[in-house]
Amino acid sequence: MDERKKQILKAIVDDYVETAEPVGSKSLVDRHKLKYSSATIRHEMAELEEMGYLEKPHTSAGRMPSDRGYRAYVDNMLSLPEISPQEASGIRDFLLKNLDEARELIERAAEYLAGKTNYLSVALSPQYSDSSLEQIKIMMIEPGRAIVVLVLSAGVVHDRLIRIPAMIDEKQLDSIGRAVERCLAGKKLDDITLVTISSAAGETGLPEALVNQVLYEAYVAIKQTEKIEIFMDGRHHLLKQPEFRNVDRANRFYRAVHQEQMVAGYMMEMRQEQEERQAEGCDWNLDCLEAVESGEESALSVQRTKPSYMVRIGQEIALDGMEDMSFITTTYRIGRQISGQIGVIGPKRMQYGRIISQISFVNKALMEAAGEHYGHPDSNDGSSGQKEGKTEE
Amino acid sequence: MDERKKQILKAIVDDYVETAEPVGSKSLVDRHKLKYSSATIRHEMAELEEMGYLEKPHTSAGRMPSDRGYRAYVDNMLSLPEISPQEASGIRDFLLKNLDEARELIERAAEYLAGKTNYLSVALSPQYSDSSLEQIKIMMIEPGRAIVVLVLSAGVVHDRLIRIPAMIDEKQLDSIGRAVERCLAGKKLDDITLVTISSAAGETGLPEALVNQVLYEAYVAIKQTEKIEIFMDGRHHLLKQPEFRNVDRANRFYRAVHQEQMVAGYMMEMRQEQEERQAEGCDWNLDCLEAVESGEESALSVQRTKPSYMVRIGQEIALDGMEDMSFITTTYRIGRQISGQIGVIGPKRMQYGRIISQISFVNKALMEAAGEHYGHPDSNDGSSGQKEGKTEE
DNA sequence: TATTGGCACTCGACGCGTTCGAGTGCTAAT
DNA sequence: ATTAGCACTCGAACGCGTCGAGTGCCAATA
Repeated sequence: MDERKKQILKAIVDDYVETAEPVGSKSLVDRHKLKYSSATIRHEMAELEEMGYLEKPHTSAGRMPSDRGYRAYVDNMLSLPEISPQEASGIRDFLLKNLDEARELIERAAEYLAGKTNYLSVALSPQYSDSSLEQIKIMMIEPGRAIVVLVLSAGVVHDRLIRIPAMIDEKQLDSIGRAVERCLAGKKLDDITLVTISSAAGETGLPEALVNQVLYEAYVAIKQTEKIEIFMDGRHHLLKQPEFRNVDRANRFYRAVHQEQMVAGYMMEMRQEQEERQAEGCDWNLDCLEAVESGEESALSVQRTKPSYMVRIGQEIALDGMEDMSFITTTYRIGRQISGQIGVIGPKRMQYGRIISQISFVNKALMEAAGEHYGHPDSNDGSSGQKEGKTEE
Repeated sequence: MDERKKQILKAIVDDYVETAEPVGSKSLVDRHKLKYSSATIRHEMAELEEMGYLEKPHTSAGRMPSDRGYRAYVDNMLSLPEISPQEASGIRDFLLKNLDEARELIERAAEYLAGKTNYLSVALSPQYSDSSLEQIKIMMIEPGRAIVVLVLSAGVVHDRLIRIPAMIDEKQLDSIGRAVERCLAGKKLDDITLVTISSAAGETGLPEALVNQVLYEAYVAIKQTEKIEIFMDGRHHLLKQPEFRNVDRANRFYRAVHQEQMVAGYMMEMRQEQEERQAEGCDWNLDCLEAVESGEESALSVQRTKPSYMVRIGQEIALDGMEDMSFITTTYRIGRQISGQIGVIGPKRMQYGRIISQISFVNKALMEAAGEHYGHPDSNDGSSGQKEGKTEE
């Protein structure tokens, strides 16, 4: 594709994104002060259409980008605007003010993103499978009930109520707890199985029948920790989009979005793929992001992992009802072992540059905020930085 | 209003709810096999309109109910269908299967309700201000961090991470914890203030400066317990409603719904008003509900408080953007001191009878489920029944 | 050879008038 | 008090002509 075609395609995408109307050769020449006549442009547009980058809704209409057109735009002609100071200001406060738990931090990041982009934002709670278990305490609440408190490697705390045999007393419970801790401490959550944990039974000197129920409950508590939650915000923004003037479309889409587990699963797939792609090294994304990074010479230089993003356009999204949307995600990292996904769903006809900048920016702010609020200022590699938080289910 | 007018109004509401089209005299006579001619009906309709129960979109169109018409319908001519067994089946499983926390129980009840009604369901998490604090434990996680575990009267457990001065050791923390418990045990959450709690400081024999931070954090933890969460489900269903064929309306509405705190606040107001009305005894609702109750001779007879409901129609709803909707809520109770709200938002043109039945049914199932899963089978008054659960913020 | 002006053609949007039908209100007869 | 009958109203649906922004193609041009 020669330079002029690129220019034209970019112009068409930009116009179409703005107006939501098929763009014609004449108006294109006018608006962009192109130094060719509309006839030439028409010629080029016909070729671009033949190549699959453009589509016509009907014979005598202007052109609009196809999925492939958007893809080319995003891959090759994207410019990422910097976040203006007034846009950027306030996010720190927004994220950190009266903050209680890690969970809420993510929730707020999603909320902020939705507000700034006017699209639907989606975030996944952190994935802890790579974290290791540092402490586990089981404490009696009253006969028959206890609470399990888990401390993970980065200082994250989770807990969960469990039922235990009523005849177990505080001392016994304590010894079971210590046995479990000896047996599991330092292990990665992923590697903990029912088999691993039941090897603690022998150490207690208590009747197996008693111990086993507690062990099982403790096991469940540990596994609950790995459950991933999904947060969404800004669903209502999309109704303003002209593509949803057609209510049936909106309907289809919102039904799809309502399948939160599907969406979450898909985001994890995207992450997977992004990581694979990065591993292969063929990652043009990095270049783009470099630009953003250098825009603000930030305190985040400690973070080794570069933020990067992934874009899925239209049919590329393997979720029913999302054919007319685009889905942009990125991975946030808190310390070394904790990470999750955050992203935006909007119409295909999206301001890709602006949105990607926003996502990268929020992502960065999120990581900074996590470090700032929960971290130790003197330990910068992240893995020993503290991160407070709990979730439970 | 004479009997015939009532009959006609009811017929009009029923027809309009079904078809969403203004209903005319002729079709009304046909569909309901009325023994008067259309001219007579026309006469009556004109009068009903004059009385404010009906409206015409334009001169030569049929009539549709006004807010006042719906109100009369709901107040005087409502019939509450029984829940059919196949509709009812599965709710127990749905609510209880793999249930972890109280919070999730409410969430599921809302989900179920949304699914069955095809409208938007809303639920508030339980309000604990009336509960009293039974136990409070503060336990060290690591230097500088601890976890506060609160056990409320009905056996509900909440917890929260706090920061403490790093020099406090496990023993000291323990003694602070016990002092706080001595000082607060048995008090209603509502009655606990910073003043009450700081009276514990003297008992510990530790430097005030050290103790005070812990006390403050414990106080915050207690207050967090009273925060009310809101759950919604089924937003997407409403898009199917013909009233939302107009996207701008949908837009306005969804923006309103997005103000979750507003909605939650409004639900609490409604509850307030309902309680006042019940106290006055002038409660026609009870009669209606009696019918539903007797429909299923249920295990819930232990519950002394009768379920009842509250309906707000159109303009009656004091929330911007909800003028075309109706809002039905009811109060669920778990034991004596714990209660919250659950309800449905749908178009004014709503199957009131069916929806109210559904809400009452779900409410009952919710209370049963709470009793069954968390309660002691042998203590039925609820207040001593156990209720497991935690939330944290 | 790449570019351009010119021209015929296409098609949706818009405005306008007509028809159709389901509704109304009013009146006179039962 | 009820009803049949009649004139009237108004939105929905339809057909039709016009307008304009778009197209493709072709012959002329730099």
